[in-house]
Amino acid sequence: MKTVLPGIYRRLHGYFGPQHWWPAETPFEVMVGAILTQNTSWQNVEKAISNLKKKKLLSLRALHALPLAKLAQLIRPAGYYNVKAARLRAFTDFLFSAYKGSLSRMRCRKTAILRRELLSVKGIGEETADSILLYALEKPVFVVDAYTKRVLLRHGLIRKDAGYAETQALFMSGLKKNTRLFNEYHALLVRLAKEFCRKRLPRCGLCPLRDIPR
DNA sequence: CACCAGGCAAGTA
DNA sequence: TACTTGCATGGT
Repeated sequence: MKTVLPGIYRRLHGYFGPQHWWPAETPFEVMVGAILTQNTSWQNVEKAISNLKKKKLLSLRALHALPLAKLAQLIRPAGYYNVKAARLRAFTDFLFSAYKGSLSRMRCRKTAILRRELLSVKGIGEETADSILLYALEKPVFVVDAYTKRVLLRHGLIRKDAGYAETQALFMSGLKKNTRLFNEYHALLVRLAKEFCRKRLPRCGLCPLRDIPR
């Protein structure tokens, strides 16, 4: 089954250029950001990340040692701060119990195993798990989010009730399993969707990708 | 003022 | 299995 996905990618990349995702200094920062950004604007996440950085707490060990109530207050701007503090704690617990706190050890495991392990952590669902796999661990896994579905739905490539796995399979089977490609493609879809909600793109040669519904 | 943002888990039927 | 609800801040 021939897909239009490679063509769409070329047009997006040609028009917008590289997006330089994920915006973070370390893989661990990516993981923290992935949890903090759940149903929350990235702008608010940046404030929370900034609070942690100011106090030099954005490392696995420091974050794990931080009392839960303190953590919750620091990440307040990201919203759902009590829930997310518990989720971050569950995640660092997992990193220590499963990998002795070593991301290098973690990176050695097979992707399918890692994904199952991540999904077993309270507070990590499919999108968060895949964001961690792709953007922190550089595994070739396609991340599906609300933006991805919105764009695909608008262009008739999925149905309204398409599930996560179904949507992801479109990309995973229609493209080479390349980390760099999946990284850029997801970021470009987000860029396209955002561009539409804000400025309203002029005619730009992206005709099938012109008009994203709200 | 209402609505939204790079979800997820727990509860209900 | 398939809904529904709670979680919460800051920007538009």
